[in-house]
Parts: sequence; C-alpha cells; structure tokens
Amino acid sequence: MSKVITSRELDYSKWYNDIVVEADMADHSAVRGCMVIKPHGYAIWEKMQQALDKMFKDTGHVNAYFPLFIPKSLFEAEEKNAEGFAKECAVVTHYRLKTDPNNPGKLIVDPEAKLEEELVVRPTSEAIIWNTYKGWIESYRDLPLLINQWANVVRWEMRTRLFLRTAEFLWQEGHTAHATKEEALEETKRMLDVYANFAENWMAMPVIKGVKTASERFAGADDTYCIEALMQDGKALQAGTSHFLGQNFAKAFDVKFATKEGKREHVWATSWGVSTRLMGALIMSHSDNNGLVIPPRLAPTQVVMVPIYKGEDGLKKVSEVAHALKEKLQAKNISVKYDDRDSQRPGWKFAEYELKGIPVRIAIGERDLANGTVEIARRDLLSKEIIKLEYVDTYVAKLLEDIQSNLYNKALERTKCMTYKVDTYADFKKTLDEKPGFILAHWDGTAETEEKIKEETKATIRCIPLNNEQENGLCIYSGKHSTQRVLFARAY
RNA sequence: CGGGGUGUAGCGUAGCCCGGUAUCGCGCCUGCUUUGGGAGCAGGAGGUCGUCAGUUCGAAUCUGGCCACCCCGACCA
Repeated sequence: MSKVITSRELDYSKWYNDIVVEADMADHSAVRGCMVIKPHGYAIWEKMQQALDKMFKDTGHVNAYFPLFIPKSLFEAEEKNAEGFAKECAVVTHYRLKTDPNNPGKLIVDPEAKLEEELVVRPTSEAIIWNTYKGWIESYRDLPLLINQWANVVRWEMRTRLFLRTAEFLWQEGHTAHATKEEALEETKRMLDVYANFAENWMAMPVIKGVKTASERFAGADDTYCIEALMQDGKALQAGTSHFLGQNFAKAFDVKFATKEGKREHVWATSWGVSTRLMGALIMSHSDNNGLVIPPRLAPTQVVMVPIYKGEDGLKKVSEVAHALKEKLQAKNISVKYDDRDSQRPGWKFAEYELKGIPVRIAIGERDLANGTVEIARRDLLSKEIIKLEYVDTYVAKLLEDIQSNLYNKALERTKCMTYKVDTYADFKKTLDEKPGFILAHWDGTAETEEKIKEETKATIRCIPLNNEQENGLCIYSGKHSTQRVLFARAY
C-alpha cells in the first residue's frame, strides 16, 4: 500500500481530507483558504453542473454572467444583505503595482493608484444583479425574469476545509424576478425541489427539505428554504438553499414594473444556489476506508477495464476483446476507460481505481479469453463476479443502476437510523454526544431558546421540515407549548 | 481572529534540546525479470532544511517577523 487513508473510525476529519487529496480531487493551494480543484474532482463537478444546468433550463431558466466586482455603494444598498456579508468580504482598493524603490525586484501597491470607490469581490451577486435588473424590467411583460449564473464567489472564512468551506468557491446562483408574491414563492419552492431531486437522484443523497428559522435566514431574505443532509459522522450539512427575497432587493434597487392595470409595483424576487460544497457532501455520504465512492450517475468514468496478461502478445490478445467490449458498453451510453498502461501492474490499478471511486471495474485476463468471461467488481460492495462476455453490456448497465440505488438506499437507511425523537433537554444533550445525528424535538419558536440551545450544545435548528407533522408538545428547553418538532443537529 | 501544534527531496520522516559532512522508507529514472489485489533484483538522479531577517568563524539546529497547514474556539454555504 503506497497510499494510506486514515480510517473513518480513527479520525473522521482526517479521513475526509485524505479522501479529497489521495483520490486526486483537490489540493491546498499557495493561496490562503483557496483550493486547486484537480482534474478528477473537476470532472465530477462538471457532471454535477451538466445535470443541474439541464434541470434549470427545463424549468425555464437561462444562463448569464455578471461581474466579479461590486462597487461598494451598490453592495451596501440592501442593508441586511450588506451587513450579513460585510465581515467576510475581500475588497479591492488599488488597481496597480509598481517596483519597490527600496527593494529591487519586488513589487508594492502603488499608493497613487487608489480606487475612488472600493470594489467588493462578490460574496454573492444579488447587489450587482438587481442593479442590472433595474434597467431590464419595465413592464409585467418583462416578467418573470429567470436567470442563473455559474460563477465563483469569495467569502473570507476564518477556518477553511477542502470543498466544505473554502475562501473562494464555485457555485451557481439563480436570481429571478416575478410580478407577484405567490409566483415568487412558487419559484422558491420549485428550485428547492430541483435541488432535492438532484441530491437524491444524482448524488444518491437523501435530504430533508425545510425552512430556516429567522436567525439562520439568508441576509436579505424573507424566508430561506434549504435541503439538509446527514453525513456519516452524524453531522448535518446544508446542501442547498432557495431564498424568497420578498421585495427587499426590488425596493433597495428601485426595481418597479408597470402592471396590466397601469400601476407601478416593486417586483418579487428569489435567489437560490448550490456550490462545490456538494462535492464534500458526496464524499461524506458514500465513501469508505478504501477511498472515494462515486454514484454512477455522477461518475466521469463509470467503468474501468484492466487487462491482465503476460508479454506483449498477451496484451494484444486481451486488448482485441477489450476494445470490442468497450465499444459495446459505449453503445449503451456507459463511459468506459480502458487502462492498458504497461507501466502499472493490475493490482496497483485495482487499488488506484478503488481509491478514485470508479463504480465498476472489469478485469480481462488470458484465462477469461479461454472461458469467454470477464471479472466484474463493484465499488460500493467491493464484491466480484465472473460474467459471460456476451452478457456484459446488459449486466453492467443494470449494475450501474443497482449501485446508484444501493448507495441511495444505504444513505437513506443510515439517515433514518441516525434520526432521533427526544423529549427532554437531558436526552437531547445525551443524544448529541453519544449518538450524533438528526434530532427531532419540540421548540417554543423563540430566537432566545434557539440561541441558548446553540450556545450550550453547539446544535442548531437545521430547519423546520416542510409538511411537518403537527403535534402538541413542550419545548425541550423552556417547557413552553409547541405545535411541532423541528430538526436539530450539529452541523458543518 | 484567540489558544495549541506542525513545516527537512514529489510524499512520509530522522536529526533540532546540546550549532560543524542531512537519515531512512515510498515514489522517480535506467536495465533485466515480472503482471488474476498496491512486484523483485541491480544501478542512478533528486535538498538554497517553509520564507525573510538576526546572533555566530559556522545555522536544519538558537532568536524574531512573515506565510501555509492541522487541532480546539468564535464566524460560516
């Protein structure tokens, strides 16, 4: 073993970091808090982008691109939004460097080149987009405006972790404008459903849809909807958010439209986003001590074929069969890589592709040629079977689907097993420490109680689940009356 | 940003307390033998010891600044 991954049981966060680095997904860069996404990681992100982008377009959205920089005066227009992000903004103050007269060969910021107005590197794009929308929206005929952008944003975080929290991250942000409140609310929930659908059907990651409490709300939103997923270690991860922005940005940027009746009204807005954090969610949903596990629908390479042979002639014979099989699989829209490098031995390749999470591995040796078979191994269960060559394409097509649903079912089962109903504060604390996971408990609905619980236990209200079952109970903290349980957890 | 720790070849490390020729393993290169779960043997290359300054005849080693990373807090998608 030349590459060793710390076991989950020994140190979960070290395990996570090992997977990211050893599976060749990303690495720390020379820039504080920023990562380099390597080809294998980026290929998975591209698969996510493709699937999401199609879903956005299928729901009527189009892509556009807005600037990285936001003039400070625009940024501060929506007060709550500005306040919420102010503490973590990178700010451009100068536009030129010059050689240091005291230190030849070194550069300093040219004090002569100070910007009249500072530029904020976008932590999110509402400000610049709504400033732009002002010029685009005049009449109800211009609505709804349904735009998405794929972009990078910067949030100057104190502590960073690969994919889960980096100073710069990649994401998509949808920004829509509507004539009515109802329509905007409908859009907010539609996109939440898109995210939940993507998480479950592509990432094989079950999620809880819900609405955030006031204190966890996006700065500038009237309501924040979210999908919350439970990771293997029992900590929750917010995997996507969809915000109902009311008329806050329309008012801040004075975006009005003429109604059919000729009246002038502020438009209603939504914004919604998912980021490269989903990569972290993917890892912590399925991977094991042998490395990454990628659900087939997001795997850039779904099947890897490894030849086993003696000598050049052996490789030639095996390759003939392998190439034919590769084409057969590709005809079924399966992405296949044939790794015929002579520089690595089969055992090395097996371990390598396992580490990188390739869902299916096919080994073809000279013994198989004689028997008309191949050996097929699945990454999720680490099991192997010998399959007749003529059935391989249909077998693999079915196997990929099996792996996809097995991963989802396993994650769903785990989430269910790690979700607890508790009725007393003592139980609540005990559960958090001994059996981390989701906790459904009664809450009196006040921000004070929420804050106290957070202070004392580090657990937060992840969301109030949608279509939540209504039942009378007593708040675990204050003992006051409550009508429903909310979802608590310690979170990433 | 506060507390603690780390930084030596691509990776992991020894050496540091007590200043004087930089250790070992993996990986890499060449050749031969190998190839059904991370191959074996032989030979070889690779280092301004994170960085900048200071102390010293001499610094990986002592002192200070800076940078990055890890752990624990506060902040957060």
